[in-house]
Amino acid sequence: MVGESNNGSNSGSNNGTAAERERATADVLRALIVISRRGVADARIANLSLSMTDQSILGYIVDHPGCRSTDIAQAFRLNRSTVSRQLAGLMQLGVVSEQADASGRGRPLELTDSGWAAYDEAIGILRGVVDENLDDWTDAEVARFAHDLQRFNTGAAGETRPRHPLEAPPAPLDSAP
Amino acid sequence: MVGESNNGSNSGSNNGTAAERERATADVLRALIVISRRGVADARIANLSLSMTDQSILGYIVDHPGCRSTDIAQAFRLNRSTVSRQLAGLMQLGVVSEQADASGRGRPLELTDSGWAAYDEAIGILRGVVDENLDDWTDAEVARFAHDLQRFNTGAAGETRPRHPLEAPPAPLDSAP
DNA sequence: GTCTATTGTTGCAATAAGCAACAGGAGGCG
DNA sequence: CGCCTCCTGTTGCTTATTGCAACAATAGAC
Repeated sequence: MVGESNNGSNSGSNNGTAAERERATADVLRALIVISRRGVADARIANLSLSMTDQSILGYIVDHPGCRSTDIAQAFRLNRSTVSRQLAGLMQLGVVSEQADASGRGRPLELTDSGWAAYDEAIGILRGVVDENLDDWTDAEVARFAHDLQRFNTGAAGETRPRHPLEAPPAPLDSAP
Repeated sequence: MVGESNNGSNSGSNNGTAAERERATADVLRALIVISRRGVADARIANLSLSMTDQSILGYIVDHPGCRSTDIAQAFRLNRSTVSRQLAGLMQLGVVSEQADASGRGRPLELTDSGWAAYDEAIGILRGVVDENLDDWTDAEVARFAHDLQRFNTGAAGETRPRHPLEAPPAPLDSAP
């Protein structure tokens, strides 16, 4: 059940054996698993008072200001109750607050100043890890890597699956950045 | 506190403004966070009876046959008690077993046949997700992406931090030293 | 103005994870 | 050879995370 998924568009022209692509895709998966697993571990040291889920919620609010609790739950495939509880904790902690101008259905969320501080702190630590791993990369290589990663993340996902964590705008409207 | 970390080695030559690299690195981090967060969500559907930690443990044993409980704990920054309990569950489940020839300090671990089956099943599901996102990539692009990811993962990590999750062989590999 | 669907919250249960204390054995040293 | 120390794994207790189900409150539809 692995993947004859090159049904899509192109499949290159240079060296592309099917087996080659197969192997490369498997390598991509393995690398992504490492990244994911390492992210969980790194999140533990990034901010001692904020769990990984907390940090993810903060990140989601940063990327989607005014989002509601349900949006977060859908994005991370979490139960609404889980998000509700975590949000309650975060609001009590003073890092998240509800926007005053609540017009639509739910309660729009936003980060407080200390929320931004906590977010920046966590990001800073993770930045250190990333910087370390990109140490001997050229600027062009880093740029290309960033481009590939973004392309991968915005790829086909969001169709089959409910929605991504961060980065995908809630409303498909205007014009993707 | 973000990062003037191009202290390292090279910094390319073509277009490399410091700000450019700064932005690209930030993009890399954002993308990696998305991947990590999405990995947690995907792990929930990859194998219903195995938690993300369980799957990680299986993956680690796959990559490090004969590893011991402590190795896993260090790799994932988990408490030994956590790993011990999870391993007990996995052994009772019949997916992990202890190798008979225990010579050294701890008890070497290995996967059983059903352990491999469970691992393959989880990998297969994740493969589907990856395939979907790589759908419109050329073979060459996939290969390049895989290469970059592996380079990133094997980068500088493993020096500052205790050890990685998967992929890093316990003995420092071939060429490096 | 009522009715339905969405949104958020709480009770209960299961799992995951950490800390501390402890048992058992490997290796080192006299 | 015998003792001592450190490593490895396990268990008791506690806390945190997550899900399911039931419930309250409200926005939007009719």
